[in-house]
Amino acid sequence: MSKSKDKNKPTADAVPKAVVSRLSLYLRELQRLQRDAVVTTSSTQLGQLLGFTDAQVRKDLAHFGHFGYPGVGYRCSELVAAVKQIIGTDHTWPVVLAGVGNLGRALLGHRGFSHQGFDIVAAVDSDPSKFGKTLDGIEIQPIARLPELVMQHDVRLAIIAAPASAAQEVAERIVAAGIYGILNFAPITLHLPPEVAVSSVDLAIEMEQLSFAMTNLRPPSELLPEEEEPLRE
Amino acid sequence: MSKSKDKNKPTADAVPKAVVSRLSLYLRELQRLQRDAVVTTSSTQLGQLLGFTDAQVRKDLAHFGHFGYPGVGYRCSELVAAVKQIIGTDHTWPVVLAGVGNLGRALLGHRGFSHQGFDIVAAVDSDPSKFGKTLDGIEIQPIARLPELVMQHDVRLAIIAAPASAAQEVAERIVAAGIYGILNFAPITLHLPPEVAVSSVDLAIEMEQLSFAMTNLRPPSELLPEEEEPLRE
DNA sequence: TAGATTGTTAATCGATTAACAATC
DNA sequence: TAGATTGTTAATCGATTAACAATC
Repeated sequence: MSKSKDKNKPTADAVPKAVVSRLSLYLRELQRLQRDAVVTTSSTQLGQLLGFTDAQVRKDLAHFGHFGYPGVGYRCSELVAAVKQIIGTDHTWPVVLAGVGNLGRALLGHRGFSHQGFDIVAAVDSDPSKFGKTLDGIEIQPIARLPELVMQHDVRLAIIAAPASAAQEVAERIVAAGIYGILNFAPITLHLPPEVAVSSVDLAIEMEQLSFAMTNLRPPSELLPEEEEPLRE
Repeated sequence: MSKSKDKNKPTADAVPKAVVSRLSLYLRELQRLQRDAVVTTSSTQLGQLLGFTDAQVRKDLAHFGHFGYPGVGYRCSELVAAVKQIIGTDHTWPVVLAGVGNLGRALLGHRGFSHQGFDIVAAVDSDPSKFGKTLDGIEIQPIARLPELVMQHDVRLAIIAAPASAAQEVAERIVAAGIYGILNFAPITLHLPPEVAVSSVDLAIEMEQLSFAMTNLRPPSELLPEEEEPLRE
């Protein structure tokens, strides 16, 4: 009796990962429209702004419910609220930062992050010389205190900004402390239980996408050095 | 006569974007294997390390040539060299950084980036109080000097670490200076000519993927607050 | 009402996987 | 040789797009 239709549960069983990342883009774009005092938008407009077809926008949203008005479109404020609720940023998530090096400090300083529903409430590092220091109002703690900190602040998400050499171990400690969502900035593949959600940002990989595009696509100005042979034929 | 087979040109016409990003993951993993003194690997091993099927690994590589030995596998060093050449990181790319705030400074300090084939050779900002200051050996220049700097260092890639409010204009100046590849850290959609390659990293969006996973997937421990109704039925 | 735009079903397209002959 | 693993073709699967009745 709870099987066949169950219209009310946005169970998200079968929501493809790509849909979720587009959802974030819709949200970002809708918030921009709101700032520009736009009241109503449409799948066509949203699609044009983001480079998607109108059909895709409607299909994506249809995964989660009926948010539009036929003949009218979508009210920005309503859709923002709906998408935030779907994504789960209708409330703020406390986050712990692991690794307070170059990047970690930048993330700590990055206020305007809490606007988007995330708030760094604690920071840990493995370098004892940093313990007790305060950065942007957050005291740097030994990594061993992770379980306590997680309990204390009801943390559910972590950001790893540790060096590659430490990242796997740090990730395991994070999971051991009861956290199931990790944003990983270290350039390695984390091996963790499947129930842990991991997002990854690798600067080198992003740049490599550009390098590939430069060397393989676009020969409008033929400035590129001449093609080498493949290694073996 | 150049149409049908043309085995030698890895033209990359039809290389899906997803293949290119997996290529970077293969490279990263192969380099790690090399560091661990592994000489030979296989599509099965590579796949297991990264969570792909063996068929996918082989198919991805087959887009670009024949790099393996039937019955043997792939020699790590050879495959590393081949993949670097495909990606275009068999040489170093000079990069200009636009925006020297929190994040920009972290990127400047991020040595070990040049190891991967990218070298920040210049930095610009729009804040005059920063002009002339030197950070990690790079002098911060007015954004107006972009065209000169690009010429001077033969720059082909740019990183935007400017605030959202400035990013579109900065991007346009970068393109006007003759750059066709941009890594954008600002949380906006850049509107640029289609021949410009853009990669984007939006911290909030990455975190939102985790937030979605936390609120919609995985109810192993039923700690999550009870489900709200969708906005309208 | 006429015009616009939704949500959804069916058609198309592309990407992943399975299977296997060829090769070492 | 027997065992392993590639590169590739064919089968499967999933995601995107087109089309349209329903709705405002």
